[in-house]
Amino acid sequence: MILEKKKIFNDFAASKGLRSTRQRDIILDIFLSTHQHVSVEELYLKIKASNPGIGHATVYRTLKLFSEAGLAREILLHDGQTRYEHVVAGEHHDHLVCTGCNSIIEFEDETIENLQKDIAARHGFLIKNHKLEIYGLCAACRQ
Amino acid sequence: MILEKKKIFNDFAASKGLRSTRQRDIILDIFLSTHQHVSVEELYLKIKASNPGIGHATVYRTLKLFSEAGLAREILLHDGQTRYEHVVAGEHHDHLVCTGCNSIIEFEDETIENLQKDIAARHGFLIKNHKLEIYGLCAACRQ
DNA sequence: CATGCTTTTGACATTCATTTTCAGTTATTT
DNA sequence: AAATAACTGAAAATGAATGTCAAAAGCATG
Repeated sequence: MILEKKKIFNDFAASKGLRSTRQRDIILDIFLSTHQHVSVEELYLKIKASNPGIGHATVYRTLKLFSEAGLAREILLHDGQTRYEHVVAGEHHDHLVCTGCNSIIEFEDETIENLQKDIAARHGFLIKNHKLEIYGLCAACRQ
Repeated sequence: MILEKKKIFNDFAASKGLRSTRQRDIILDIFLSTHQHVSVEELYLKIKASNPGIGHATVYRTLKLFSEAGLAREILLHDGQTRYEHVVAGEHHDHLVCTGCNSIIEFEDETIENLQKDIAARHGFLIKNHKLEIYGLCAACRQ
């Protein structure tokens, strides 16, 4: 699974004439080891812990590449930071975002996915990706 | 409809002890005259055309108020600017965003809304609002 | 309608995430 | 190993959004 993702990135890099570098390997490793929804800053700090040399800009640049390669997906919640989540082939999940404690619950719903396809088809629209976020209070924050 | 919105804002202002100012009236008028999804910058420019005195910060502050008052809703697409859309009571629409020409098609789907409620209920989650955006290519950009 | 109190405003400075720049470094090709 | 081109890190630049603060405007009161 991790190896598979590395292969996806290597193939992408090859197809684009990108070079294989130490930094990209490290960033990919650490990104793959994270939980969902890492902000760039979080990832940068994690990387710096083991690899002090790696700069801010490189992390930004590399995450963009992961997202082009289809390994990661940018998500914008409401805290002013871009976050990246892991893309799992053939799976798409959406988010319940708690505005009380900032926790995120993921869910999947095939019926919603299909309805979206219907709607897109009705408008002659070709879906590339989509994003559904439900904001509110989680069970714990409701009291 | 426009009068109704002004009343909503006036009531909100009254309940919060806010004052009635020329600037807020102007910004509300112009906001109500816009199409969906105005960015703060777009609105600011439009306002400046007829009212050169009004400053950037005031537009930001006032849009925040509209959104607290329930007249407007913040949306984050992918161009790094916060946009505001009009809130129509009892109605919620979602967006098909064309990454080719940046056009936005709105749609409504009650079944999706209901499925979201089911999902939230299943997680003990209290929905405040939600957002569904489908990215891809519109009919015109597909060729 | 003058007074005093409070909110609001606009200009400017500031912050913070992200991008750009560019000189030096590194990977790849020959 | 030399040539070429991509990559990197540090620092500067950008751009959206927020904070600051003195001056201006609203609003209640005498």
